[in-house]
Amino acid sequence: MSSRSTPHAAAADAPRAEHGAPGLAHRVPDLGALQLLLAVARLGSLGGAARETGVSQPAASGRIRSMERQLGVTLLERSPRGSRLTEAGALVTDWARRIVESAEAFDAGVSALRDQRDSRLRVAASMTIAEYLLPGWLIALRTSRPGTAVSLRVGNSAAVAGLLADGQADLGFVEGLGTPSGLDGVVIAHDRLFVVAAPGHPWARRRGPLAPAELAGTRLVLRETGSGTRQVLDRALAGHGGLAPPLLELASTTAVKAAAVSGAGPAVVSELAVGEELAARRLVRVPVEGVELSRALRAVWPRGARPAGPARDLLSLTRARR
Amino acid sequence: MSSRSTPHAAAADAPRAEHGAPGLAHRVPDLGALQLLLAVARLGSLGGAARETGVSQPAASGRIRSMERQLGVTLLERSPRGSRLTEAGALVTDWARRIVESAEAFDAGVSALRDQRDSRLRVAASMTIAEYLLPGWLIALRTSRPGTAVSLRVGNSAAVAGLLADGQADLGFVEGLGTPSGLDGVVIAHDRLFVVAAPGHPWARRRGPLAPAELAGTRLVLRETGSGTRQVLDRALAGHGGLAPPLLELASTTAVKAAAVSGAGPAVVSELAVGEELAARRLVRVPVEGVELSRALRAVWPRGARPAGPARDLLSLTRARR
DNA sequence: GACTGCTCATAGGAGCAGCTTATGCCCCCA
DNA sequence: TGGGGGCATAAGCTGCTCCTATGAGCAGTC
Repeated sequence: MSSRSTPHAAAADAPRAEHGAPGLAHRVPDLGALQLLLAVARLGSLGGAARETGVSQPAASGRIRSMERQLGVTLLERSPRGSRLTEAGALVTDWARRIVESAEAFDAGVSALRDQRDSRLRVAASMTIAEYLLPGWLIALRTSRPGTAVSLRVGNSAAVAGLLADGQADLGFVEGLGTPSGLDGVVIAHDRLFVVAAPGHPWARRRGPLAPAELAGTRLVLRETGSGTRQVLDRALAGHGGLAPPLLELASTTAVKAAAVSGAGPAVVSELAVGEELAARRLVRVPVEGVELSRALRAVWPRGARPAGPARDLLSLTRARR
Repeated sequence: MSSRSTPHAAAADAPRAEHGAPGLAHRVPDLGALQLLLAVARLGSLGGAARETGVSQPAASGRIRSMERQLGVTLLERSPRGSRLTEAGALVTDWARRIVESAEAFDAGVSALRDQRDSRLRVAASMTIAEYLLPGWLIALRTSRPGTAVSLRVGNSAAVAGLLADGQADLGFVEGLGTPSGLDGVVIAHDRLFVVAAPGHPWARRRGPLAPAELAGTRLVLRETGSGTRQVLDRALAGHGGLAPPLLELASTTAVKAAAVSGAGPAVVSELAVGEELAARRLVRVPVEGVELSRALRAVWPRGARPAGPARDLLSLTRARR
């Protein structure tokens, strides 16, 4: 059994989860330890990091030490004049930074989800925008305008429009073909749809781009009818023979990606959703020529009610031209 | 003070860390809870997730409940027929997945760093490749060839070549202008260098690409002389007036990015390092025309010793053509 | 040459959090 | 009307991490 002495009828052969390792939490230090490591790396001393983190120096020392034991890697060169990262420690610290950044995005997002009332800025956004873009914006907003409490509601374009109309939201973000009626808005970005395939798929080895008719004629892994992705695809390929019946029709972007990665077939997903997979080469982008697979991401507000105050602050963060 | 009743002279006003929130670890559930949430989302029941995770059903129930209290968000719709994610819960789960994936990359990397001996595949890699690409490859390898123990050493090109020559490594990865002498290798990718600027910088609003002479004549935020980035840049701009003295010369890619984000000035960094920042619009890429800012990433091995077995497995993962 | 300041390490003691088992209630289906 | 799956509550135990207090090494200084 693991490190537990209490008798318990644990499943000795529990099936593997989607996310592999069963004892992941036992092999990855907790957030506090990782943050402490980042602080030590930045400040060059255990004691300094302890002060900044608000714990005692022995606590910091012990915590780093037990992290080294847990990982089986020496992270720090300690000396009477401070502590420096070892080469392996630098690498571990870089990997740790990723975890901490993900956690910050999580926290920023959840804070917005929680503060349903008495917040100075109430945002309504589509799922895609809320999932991939908003946490980053919120972190940026937190640094440029600390103390701005933001609340978040998610929904489709109609729901966002409704919240704005009812005065239950100050600023909305939608993806789609046009600005919902009754609202003003600006395009803040274009969400391109990428055709992606597993590295082993023939399309991953093509030299030239795909013709629209070829894409239309191939059975793909897609979201269900009615999803934003599906709408754009249907519309774009209508003049090229129409979209073939899907190979798989799945309920979430995550499931679509997973199917594509495991080789089920080519998929079409937002560029926002596959950055990581492309970088790690778990998926390969297949270029397509002669057809515009993208939709506008828009910030919207009630007609005439130009964003001011916190809403304007957030809006300006999102409008970095590309 | 926070939730601690023990008397202690904690720093009441500890300065803020690089990574914002002081109590981040208290606001973000631990990995086990996040994994449990992912399992519930996938399986549709608390008990099922408990079984898969290897804990008792009350433990799972209590853990999710306390996570809901901690976050201030209701994640699950519980019913006598199972549990489904609420809308907010789906969003939280997506954000949580990011954290878990980062943790898996961390774990995969650290495992390789730890298993210094008696591993079936000994890899030597440059810092950039080890940091950004290798964890993903290791995760892929773990799924396609479970049980392959990999060890990792990091170093510059010369060090990698030395380890391969000494028989202390089976496969190497280097970035640079050519294959080190005495080694065979293949190009597995091209690492493009991106010119990036904060969204507020004038370069972020340019409509046309930057001319090489303009880039060369501008003082940039860069790594120190001798770094790979710097070499490529020097070489590429040698014919365009030569690189201006740097605005800031920093010791790590992280520091360079941070300076650029905070508006110190434009920077030049590997595309691998700024994916996240570009996606979140914390940085904007500035196109450059007429100059090739890229270097090859190569897999290398001792001349004549073609990779076989685990080395060949890993190599094939990395060679997905682009 | 001892003093002061910084660093990190060790020792002993206390509180919080999570786990376990045992049990109860609710709903659906045969 | 039982059986089974689902979720919740109660009571007890274990272990982790924190705290304070103190020791020891190295530098620069008076």
